[in-house]
Amino acid sequence: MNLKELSAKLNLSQTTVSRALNGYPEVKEETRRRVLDAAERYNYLPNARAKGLATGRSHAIGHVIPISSKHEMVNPIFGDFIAGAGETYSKCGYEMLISVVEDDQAEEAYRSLKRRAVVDGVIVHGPRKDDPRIPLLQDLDLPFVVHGRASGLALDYSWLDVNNRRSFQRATEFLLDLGHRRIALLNGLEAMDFASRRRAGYERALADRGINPDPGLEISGEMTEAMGYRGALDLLDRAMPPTAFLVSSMISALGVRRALEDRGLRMGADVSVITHDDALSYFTTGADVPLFTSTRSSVRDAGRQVAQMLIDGINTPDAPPQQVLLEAELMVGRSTGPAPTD
Amino acid sequence: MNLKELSAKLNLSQTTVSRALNGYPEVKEETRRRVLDAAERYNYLPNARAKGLATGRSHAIGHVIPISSKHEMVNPIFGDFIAGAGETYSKCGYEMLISVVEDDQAEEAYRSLKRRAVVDGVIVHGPRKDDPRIPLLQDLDLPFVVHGRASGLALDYSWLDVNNRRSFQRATEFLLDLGHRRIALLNGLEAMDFASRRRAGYERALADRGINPDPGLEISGEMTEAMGYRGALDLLDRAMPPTAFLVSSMISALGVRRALEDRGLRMGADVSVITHDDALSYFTTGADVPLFTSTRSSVRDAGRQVAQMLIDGINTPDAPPQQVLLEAELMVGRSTGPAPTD
DNA sequence: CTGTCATCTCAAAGCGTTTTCAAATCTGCC
DNA sequence: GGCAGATTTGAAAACGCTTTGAGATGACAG
Repeated sequence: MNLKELSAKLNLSQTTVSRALNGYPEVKEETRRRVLDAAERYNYLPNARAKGLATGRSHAIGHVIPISSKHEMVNPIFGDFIAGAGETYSKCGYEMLISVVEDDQAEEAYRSLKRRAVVDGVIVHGPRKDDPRIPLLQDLDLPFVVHGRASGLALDYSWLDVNNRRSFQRATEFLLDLGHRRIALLNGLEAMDFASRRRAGYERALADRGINPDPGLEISGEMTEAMGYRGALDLLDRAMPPTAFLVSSMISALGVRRALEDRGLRMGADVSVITHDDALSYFTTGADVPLFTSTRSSVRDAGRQVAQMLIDGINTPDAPPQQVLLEAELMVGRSTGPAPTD
Repeated sequence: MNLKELSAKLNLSQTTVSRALNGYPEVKEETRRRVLDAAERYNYLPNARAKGLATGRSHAIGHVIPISSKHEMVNPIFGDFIAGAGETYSKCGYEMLISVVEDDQAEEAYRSLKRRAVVDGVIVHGPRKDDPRIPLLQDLDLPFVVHGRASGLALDYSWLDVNNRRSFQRATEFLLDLGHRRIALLNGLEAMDFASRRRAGYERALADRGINPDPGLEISGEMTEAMGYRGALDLLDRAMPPTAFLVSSMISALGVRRALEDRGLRMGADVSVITHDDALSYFTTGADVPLFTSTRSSVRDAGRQVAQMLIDGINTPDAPPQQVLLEAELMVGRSTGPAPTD
């Protein structure tokens, strides 16, 4: 059933039917009812391709993600973010389009999405320092919102980020207050913007207490379980092992916990651990005291908000870019305690 | 730059240019070269909407997922599956479209995708017993492939599944051979088809050894970390606790491990654990002996294959449905050992 | 030189919408 | 009854592509 057939059944022109369906004011209320009823009865929905061609809008948002997990995209966080964004999309009548591309093809993918007019806008994941995608997208004139930020760019664009610097600074201060002095940092890849911000917060907190950050205590890499495990083992086996770990992801923190276990150390007593917790839906441990002390910020909620920002931006093209900075909350769990006195 | 402008620049008709670009034979080789060069130079790519309207194909595949994680969709597995499917899509020039919908709106979502002609086919996730989506999709005449199977349906459709029954049967036998007699099963929601198949395999192995399955040792629920933790604690605190756990997901297995730790039990010595491992990319622990003994099957690879099956099916509409049954491999890790003699 | 065939090219008709511009119909008022 | 103005409707032109059916052109044989 298409518009032509529907209008034939109604003895109306396609124009009138289209208007009635799209809520234009110049159609008699009775006619509109008749049209709406018929559409319902005959199960009519407008062909999205034709509509898109006519309106110049695709009502779709693109997410370009590199195929490898090198840049931490295809990871547990991604699923939750997508779920949040997807909620907003379906609420607003948008489709979500995901493009999985070779690592070096991301920019080409944006170009292609724009030129083929496949999407009305895109969301940028995992920004790096001076991320080239941002000037590219501005250049392409393709609306976008960044999940995170790219320091080093003097451009005005829309983003939503967690205050990573502040949250890791607070977490570090919390550990310092507990008496810890040798605090290790297991961070994401240094190229990732959030990682460098977290490190800045960590080092700032140490500096404020007159402690010189020890580069030997800072590890950065892809945030897998294995990275947490290996990194922690490595540090624990040194002459002066850290008494606390600040870990950038829950997954890696699980690796750290495994390492502690291997070495017969009790988490929260012998060694303290704070992790960043993205509040992943399948990892929440219910109502009791959480396993890990963590800096907490829902990535699903971030997805919802970022999507909404983008849709708003698409609907009001002349509005200035929006920036949102979320504060992570420090949740005290069972993985932290006073530094052991030795 | 659109086709009209491009053909104007070339002094050719749109017809010829279109044919040249799409590799039709009836255009002179020299002309084709000229067209291809110009397309390259002017950065021309055909408008996807217009192309779709003209050809009746959207070159997009839909994935409908319920908003909640109740049906275990928005979970770590999903990300990896999507990554695999996405690889195939971009290789074959398809877009991946993800629709996040309210739990009870999935069927309406399929209807809408079909009627609006948004996608050329869909992939069905997390089939349940007698899953109503399958007859619906057949009815809608929308090509689809199921990741998993739905027992109870006497329909012929395309699916790809892991041999869940066999893999859990083997895992159970492995535990039995190690001398375990009280083996707990921490399974996914009973409504999920894979969960009932796994249970069947487990009970079959027990029955083959003359052991009556104890319903008290079987727990099913959403496969979160908390579920593993709570379930294990509950079982461990009984009068006759199990000496081994068979767990349906890595995430829940991590919960089980936490419970063992809480009770001062050593995994692999006091209590054995086997889990199903979807070989998630960010969970691989490298080259050494894996932490968990597991039944292993790459969900990413499944994504790749399912996507390919669907695309093949779309391209040859008259071909019969395809079925693929993958065998999971039993990887012996450090979480299993002989049953303690008491 | 003509006719035949193969090769190459094109104008125009779709595909299913929206939207512009014009026309028809109604309303109230003199 | 006629007319201005408001209200409703409709025919047709876009949107950017593919594809049909037919027309040029050139080569070659008779």
